[in-house]
Amino acid sequence: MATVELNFPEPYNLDFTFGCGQIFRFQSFDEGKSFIGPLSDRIIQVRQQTPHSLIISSNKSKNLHEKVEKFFRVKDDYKKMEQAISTDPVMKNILQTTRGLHLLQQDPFECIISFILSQCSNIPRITHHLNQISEIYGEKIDFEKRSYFLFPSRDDLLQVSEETFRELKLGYRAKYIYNLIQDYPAFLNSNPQNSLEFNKKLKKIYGIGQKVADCIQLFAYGDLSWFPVDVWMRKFMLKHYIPEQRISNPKIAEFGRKKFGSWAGYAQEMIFHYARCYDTF
DNA sequence: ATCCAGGCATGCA
DNA sequence: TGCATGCCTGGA
Repeated sequence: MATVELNFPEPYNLDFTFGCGQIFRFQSFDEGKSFIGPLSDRIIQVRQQTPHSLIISSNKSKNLHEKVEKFFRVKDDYKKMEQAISTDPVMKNILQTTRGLHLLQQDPFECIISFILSQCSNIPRITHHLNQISEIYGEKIDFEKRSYFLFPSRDDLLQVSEETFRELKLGYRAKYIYNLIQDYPAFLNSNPQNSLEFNKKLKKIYGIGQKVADCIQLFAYGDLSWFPVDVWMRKFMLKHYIPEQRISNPKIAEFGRKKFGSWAGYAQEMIFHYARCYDTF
């Protein structure tokens, strides 16, 4: 059992961070004051200590500080980000409403699978699918009086057939997952050097299109310049920023990337959370 | 009971 | 390059 304290100059909101749809397998305790879930090779618990600090504990102490610093993106200059994307009254209002929402940098393998599963689905169902895969093929960890399951590695899933994935009710996504595990591209194990090239390579993977590629690059590889556009984002952007109602989603994504630049990912996640939970369409 | 999702691949203009 | 259609499953 090990513990790490993380301090932020800006306020941190755990509920927004874990509830905004970027991550699926963390469970909420004490009315959102604490969350427990997997971080690659271990289970962590995160608790809000003060508005500006988190306490993280884990069943595994090795490299814990390093791991959680990366996961919680403590090096992001939040104030600078707020200034950069606070470009108009609409965004100023969103920044205020979602203040304390932070991006996370997730384990790539679980994150890639998560967003392939996300197509034509919803958060409870995605969570259910991921938990099923973890419970069957992942390592069980007893932590804080309960059992949790790590997400299996690629090796753990190498023998699983497409048919077996279908039996888990992944539907047509089963063939995408199966294909990815059988033929796992080496570039996924490295960090993106060229942002656009990396995005192109992601989209070449069977079952990964623009939206899923953008989510993966943003949430798993920490490339904050991406602006994933789904139906929620589309509705919001058409309502507040873009008069042309026939514009394609990739064009809206391009618009967001230009407008918000290197902090587009934060803008996207804040808009997304706001659109789902606060906007009246 | 149909219908259609937080998307993608495919086929056709 | 752009648009229509089918895809698994399951909730409305």
